[in-house]
Amino acid sequence: MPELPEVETVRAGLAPYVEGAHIHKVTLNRPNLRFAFPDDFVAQLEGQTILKAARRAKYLLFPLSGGKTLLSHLGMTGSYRFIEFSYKDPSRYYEPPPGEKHDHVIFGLRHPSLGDMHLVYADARRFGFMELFLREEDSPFLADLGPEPLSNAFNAAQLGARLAGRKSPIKASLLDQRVVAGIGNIYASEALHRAHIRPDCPSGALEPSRLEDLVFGVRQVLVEAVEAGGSTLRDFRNAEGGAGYFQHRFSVYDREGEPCPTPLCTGTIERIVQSGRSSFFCPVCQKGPSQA
DNA sequence: CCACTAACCTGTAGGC
DNA sequence: TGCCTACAGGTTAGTG
Repeated sequence: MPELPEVETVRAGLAPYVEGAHIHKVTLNRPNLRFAFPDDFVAQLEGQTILKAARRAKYLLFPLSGGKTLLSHLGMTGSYRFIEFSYKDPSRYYEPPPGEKHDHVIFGLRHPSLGDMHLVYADARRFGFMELFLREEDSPFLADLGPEPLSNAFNAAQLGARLAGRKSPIKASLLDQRVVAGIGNIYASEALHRAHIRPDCPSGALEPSRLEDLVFGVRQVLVEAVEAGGSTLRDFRNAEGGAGYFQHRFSVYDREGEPCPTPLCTGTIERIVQSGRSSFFCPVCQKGPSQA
């Protein structure tokens, strides 16, 4: 499901409800997601107040009043949704009905002005995970991340230095979170199309002007996707249950056989498999390494 | 360090 | 309807 724009959409949807909310009760309906929940996970959360809803790369970060931060990754199918609830009737504490077998974590929250609510984390494939850390440098998940693509730290010079000598395809490098953080399979293909670079072009073969194009393409597609509330392919929902709509603006992703949308381009979108994942591109307007 | 594969897990779409 | 296969927004562990 979630690349940077989708995670940012979730963050923005959660923020007004969870910032300042007191964590009254936490229920785990299984001992693990992708990884086991940390020891004392529930005990460390109950009684805390959520100070903020933040994001780094594809991670949601919730700094807590006690000094620790809750980190949540949505994997492929993780989602958050709210369920209305009042603690005045404790018997109504939310428990997943038989059909809802993927409601793995229930947060009972009390917001000072919005009242009581339940925040439910569901994740069919359980590729998501959560952890608690005291300082960012203590989290193995945050340790090796590359720059945020919408920050000034992501630029052609930095990217060129990082890719120098690499012969793996540029598509794989964009998916490498150590090179740049937050891009996934959809936006890698979309950014490369905007930059007119073939996904199988060797990473180290891109000269500075083409790196500039790529940085611009990455930034542009991510900004537009965030503004559109992300992309909903099958099941992505924001925290309010709504779908994103950037999928209607894909240029190449999942458009094999369709005409290239680049003005005046006569190409047809192709699909190839790179490191086990689909890439989509136009063989006419996207170019490989330049022949100098 | 780099590059590649398999693995984790469930749901769904498409072919027959 | 059912069975089977392929594939899905991500990341890590293991191999060479």
